Amino acid sequence: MKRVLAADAGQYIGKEILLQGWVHRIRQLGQVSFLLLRDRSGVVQTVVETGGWDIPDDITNEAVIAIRGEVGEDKRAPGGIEVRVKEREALSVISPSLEVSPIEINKKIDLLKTNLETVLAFRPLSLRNPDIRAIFKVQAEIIWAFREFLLKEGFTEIQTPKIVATGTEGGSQLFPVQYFERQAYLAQSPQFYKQIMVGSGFERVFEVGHAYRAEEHNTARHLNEYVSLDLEMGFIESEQDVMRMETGLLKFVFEHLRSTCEAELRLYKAEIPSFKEIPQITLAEAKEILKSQYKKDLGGAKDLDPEGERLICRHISKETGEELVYITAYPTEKRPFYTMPCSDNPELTKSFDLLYKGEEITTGGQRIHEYDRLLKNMKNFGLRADDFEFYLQTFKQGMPPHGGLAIGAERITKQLLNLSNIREASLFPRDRTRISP
RNA sequence: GGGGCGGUAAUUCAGUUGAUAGAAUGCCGGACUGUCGAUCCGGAUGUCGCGGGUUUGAGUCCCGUCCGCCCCGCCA
Repeated sequence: MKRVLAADAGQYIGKEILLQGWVHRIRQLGQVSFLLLRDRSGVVQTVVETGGWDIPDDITNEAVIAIRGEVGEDKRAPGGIEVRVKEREALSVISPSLEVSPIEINKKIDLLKTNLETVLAFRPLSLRNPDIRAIFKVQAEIIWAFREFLLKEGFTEIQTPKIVATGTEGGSQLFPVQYFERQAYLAQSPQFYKQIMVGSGFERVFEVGHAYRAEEHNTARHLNEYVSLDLEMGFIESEQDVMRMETGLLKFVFEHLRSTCEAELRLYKAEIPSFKEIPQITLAEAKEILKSQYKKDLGGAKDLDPEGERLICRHISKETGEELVYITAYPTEKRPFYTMPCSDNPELTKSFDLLYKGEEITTGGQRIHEYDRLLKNMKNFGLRADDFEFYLQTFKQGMPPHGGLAIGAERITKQLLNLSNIREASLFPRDRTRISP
């Protein structure tokens, strides 16, 4: 008999079907017993009445079972559908000598009173909770839509090495790796490789891959290993082309979620932003707003602090109703050496950040494509050209004007679903103290 | 790197001036023919992080130690 998924049971009313899954919850009353069965599609109620099968001792929560029964309609059943049990078979029972799960797998998320620390310590079990798992359904759809949109825009997906000989940007600390007799590092960004691939003739490339930062941060928005949604594109006129691409990309991603993750979004009270254009302000303007509207003087700071990011988003939301805002024209000093300076002001760069509900989810910009200028800038930043010989090859041989960006996958998931900690948006987060599970 | 806080049942927590270790949820048993956070009745479960000290008596006070969490900076 072919297996039917819990969510599809309603299509088989009056017919006998085979269900397979985990025991989600058992409710035994005097003469009627309910067993909620969970599989990858959801939960369906199965029922046994007087004279039928009594639930045996070895059928406990989280046992894996197969149930054969007839699908019936009943207004009293959740969703109006239930399966009247004819036969069941235990595929995997749980020894009574084992401890019960520290995580309540069948609890709704708003009733689950468990610290994040415990949820993560028991990740293999907490991921069984459908509400917790919903986060990763949403994340998977975000990444699917990222791919789909870019493929349609003529991008090619690439995979670049995560074991590298040199750091790319400075600033961020690198994780050292012993690579046989040499010292290597985990890649903090695919930046150089993306640019090389633009120059290689692909023109437009993207990558979904891990990035590693050995910074000793320990916050609700940082991971030491995160999934970076990267893209890089050639033949642009300015960073505005990159921002236009991201605006189109995000529209597509959000619309995709609206149609594929309705239940998951409702669960987390997540509102899909709908926008025509994403407003833009320069960093200088943002600082001016903070000073005049919120009496927050950042002085000579080269970036917004987290509070500043929150306030700017609040301000933009009040003025325009938008939850997203591009911050542009960051100082040269604050950006990596490959960032294109503004033509009218070499102190500023053609780069941007994207803030979403008070937190940065993207950094991007136009890159320097002229060899001489890049070399000069490298020296200004105290970097040795010899260390980047493979990178510079590209620029010696004709490189189109280009730019790109990176979106933090866990960051955008967190912001969309209103999660309070980025670790919730990572299956197995790597942070300052956690390398297991 | 800087600052703050905590460790008591499987989980989330309470524990007063130092005097028999508590609640809720979960778990186990019983009752109930429609549950859906079921309800009702009963039950089991503790190295109070660890080590030392003060005291007739320490979860509580003192010293040491280990572990963890949160906030800030940095960034995606």
